[in-house]
Amino acid sequence: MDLAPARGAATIEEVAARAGVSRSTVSRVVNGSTAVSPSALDAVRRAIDELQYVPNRAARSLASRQTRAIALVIPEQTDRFFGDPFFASIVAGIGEVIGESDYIMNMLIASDDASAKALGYLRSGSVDGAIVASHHTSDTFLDRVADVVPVVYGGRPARIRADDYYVDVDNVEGGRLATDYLLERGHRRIATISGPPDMPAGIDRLKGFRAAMADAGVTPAAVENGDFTESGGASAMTRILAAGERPDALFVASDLMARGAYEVLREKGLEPGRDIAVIGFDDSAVSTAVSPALTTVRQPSLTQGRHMASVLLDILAGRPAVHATILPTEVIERASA
Amino acid sequence: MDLAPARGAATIEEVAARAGVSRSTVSRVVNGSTAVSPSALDAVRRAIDELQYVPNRAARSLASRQTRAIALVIPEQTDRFFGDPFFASIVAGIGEVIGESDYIMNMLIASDDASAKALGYLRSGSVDGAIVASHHTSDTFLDRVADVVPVVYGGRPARIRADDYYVDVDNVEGGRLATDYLLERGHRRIATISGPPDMPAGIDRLKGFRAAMADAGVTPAAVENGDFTESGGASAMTRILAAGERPDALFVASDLMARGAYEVLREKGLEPGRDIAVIGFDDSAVSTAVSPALTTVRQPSLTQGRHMASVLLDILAGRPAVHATILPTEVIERASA
DNA sequence: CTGAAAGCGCTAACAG
DNA sequence: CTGTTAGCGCTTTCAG
Repeated sequence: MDLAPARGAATIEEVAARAGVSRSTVSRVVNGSTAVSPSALDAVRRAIDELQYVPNRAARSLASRQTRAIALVIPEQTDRFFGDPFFASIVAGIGEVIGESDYIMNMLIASDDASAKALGYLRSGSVDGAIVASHHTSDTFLDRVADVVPVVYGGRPARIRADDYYVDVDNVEGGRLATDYLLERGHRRIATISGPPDMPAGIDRLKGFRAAMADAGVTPAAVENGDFTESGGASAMTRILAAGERPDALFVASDLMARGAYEVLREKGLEPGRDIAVIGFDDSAVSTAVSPALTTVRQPSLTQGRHMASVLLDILAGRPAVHATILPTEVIERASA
Repeated sequence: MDLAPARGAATIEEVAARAGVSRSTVSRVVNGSTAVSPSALDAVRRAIDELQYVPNRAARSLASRQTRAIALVIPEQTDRFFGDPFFASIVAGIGEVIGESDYIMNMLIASDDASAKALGYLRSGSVDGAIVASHHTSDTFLDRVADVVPVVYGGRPARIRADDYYVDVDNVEGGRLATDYLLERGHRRIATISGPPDMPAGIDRLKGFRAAMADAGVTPAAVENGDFTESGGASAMTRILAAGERPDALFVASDLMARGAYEVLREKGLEPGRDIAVIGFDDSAVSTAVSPALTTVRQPSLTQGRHMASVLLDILAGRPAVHATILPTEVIERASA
C-alpha cells in the first residue's frame, strides 16, 4: 500500500517502458511465447519482478475472449452443501484437477434466492465453462447456463439433451446391489428411505431398489422419501415405523439419512445391525463414524469430481470429450447389515 | 445455442442499434441512471429483453475500474473446510449479506498448494475486495492481498496492522468463561485440548484458559494441542490420558475436537459428563449431535459472517467502517459439564 | 436528456 | 525476433 507501483497495479505499458521493449514483447513473455530473445526475456522478467506486475484479468479476457476461469456451481442451500460429505469429496476431486491446470476455479453457491445473480454472472462472460455439482429437476435456470458456456453436470441431468456432458455414478445399479445384498441375506420385509424425488440420484437409486425387488418377487415393506439430510432420514424412519409391520431390513439412499434413521431406530429400542439390517449409500465419512459401522454402497465421489473437471478441461481445450461417464458402485460390508 | 444472439452474446452496440439510441443511452439504463426519457428507456428495455443482453463483465470492469465481485478466501485444506461446521455458519452469514448487495461472491479455496494461484487472482483486479475466513500465522501470502484490495479478516490477524479490518469473537474471554465454569463446579484437575498454536483463535482460547487458572491459583493438569479436527482432538485426548493422573475436567477448544475426545474417553471406559466434565467451544451442530450433549462456549459464527460482509461492503462503498469488531461469547450449559 | 469521443489494459494479426 | 496497429465491450466526460 506504499511502495511498489503505488495503489493501482502496474500496467503492461510500464513494464514495457522499464524493460525497454514494446508491449507486445511483454505480452509474449507473459504468455510464454518462445519467440523472444534471451536478452529481452531477461529484461522483461526483471521489470515484471520489480514492478510486481500482474496482468489485469479483465483487460486480458476482453482482448483474448477467454477468462481462464471456471465456475463450480452449487445449486443447494448452504447448510446442505456443508452438511453432506458428498460435496466435500466432489469439490476436492474437482479442485485437484483444476488446481493442476492454469484455470482458476470459483465456487458459486446458487441457492434459490441467489440463482438469478449466479445466472447473470455466468452469462456475463466471466468464466469459460462451468461445473454443476448437483441437480434438481427444478433447477431450470441451469439450462440457460448451458446456452452460454460449456457445462459439465455432476450426475445425470434431469432432462438430458444430446450435447450435454455429465459424469454420474451408476445409481440404478447401486440401488440394485444394495437391495440384492439384503435379499441374499434372507430379508424379505425390506423398506427403503429414498432420496428426493426431484433429484436424478434419488430417482435412480429407488429405481434400482424396485427393480431388484421385482426381480425377486418381493413387495417393498415401505418406501418413504427423505431429502438426503440427516433429519430427513430420521423423519422418514419415523413414518416407516409408524406405518405398521416393522421391516427387517432397510436400504437408505444416503449415509447421512442412515445416521438419522439410526437415531430413530434406537429411540424405538431397535438396534441397527441386530434388530434390523441397514445398508446406506455413499461410503462417506459418516458411514464409519456411526456405530455400528454402516454397510453401504460406495460411490467414487472423489473420482467423479476429478472426471468432471477433466471433461470440462477437455472441452475447453477443444479436445474430444466424453458426453456420459458412468462410474461403478460396490457394496462395502461393515457391521450394520 | 441456436436463436438469440447466436453464440457470443449480444453487445451494447447491438442493443443500441435495435433500440435506435446510442451506446451511452443503453449504458445509462443498464446502470440505472435517471436521466433517460421514458420512451428511450422503454425501447432500450425491450431491446435488452429481446436480445437477452447481459453486459460483459470484463469490459465493464475494465472501463469502470470495479468488478462488483468480492472473494471469499478460505485458507484451509478442502477437508477441514467441509469438516468443520464453523465454516458453514461463517459462509452462510457472509452469503446472506452479500446476497442482498449487488456484489457477487466467489469462494476460493486457497489451500497451500493453491495459494499462489489464488494470490495471483486477487492481485489481477478480479475482485473489489476480499474476506479471509480463517487465519494461520503461516499464511503470509495474505499480507500481499491486503496490499492490493481491501480485506476483512475473520478472526484477529496474526500480525495486526494499523489499517486492518477484522471481526472476531472474544476468544480470550470465551476460554476464561469455560475454565471458570469448570472451576466454579469444584474441578481442580483441569486439562485442556487447545487449538492449533498457529491460529489466533487457538492461541487466544488457551490464553483465556491460562489466565483463569492462574487467577484461581490452580495448575493445569495438562495442555495438549489439537488442530481443530475430530481426529486431532482424539489424539490429544490420548496423550493426556497417557501422561499420568487422570483429569476430572476438560476444556476443549472446539466442539469437533470434543467429539474426538469423547470417543477416546469412552474407549478408556470414562463417561463424559459423569467421570470427567467436558466443555467445548463453538456451539455448532455437533454439540447437540453428540451424547451426552456438550456443554460449550457459544460463539456467534453466523453473526460474525454477517459482520464481516457488512464491514467489507462499508469499505467498498466508502462508508466509515469499523476496524475491529469483537463479538461476545457465552457458556451454554448442557449435559457434559 | 442524448450522442460523440476517448480510453480502460491487454492480445493478436501483420509487417518488417 | 520485435514493434505497430487495431480493436475486445463497456463507461465516462464533455458538448450540445
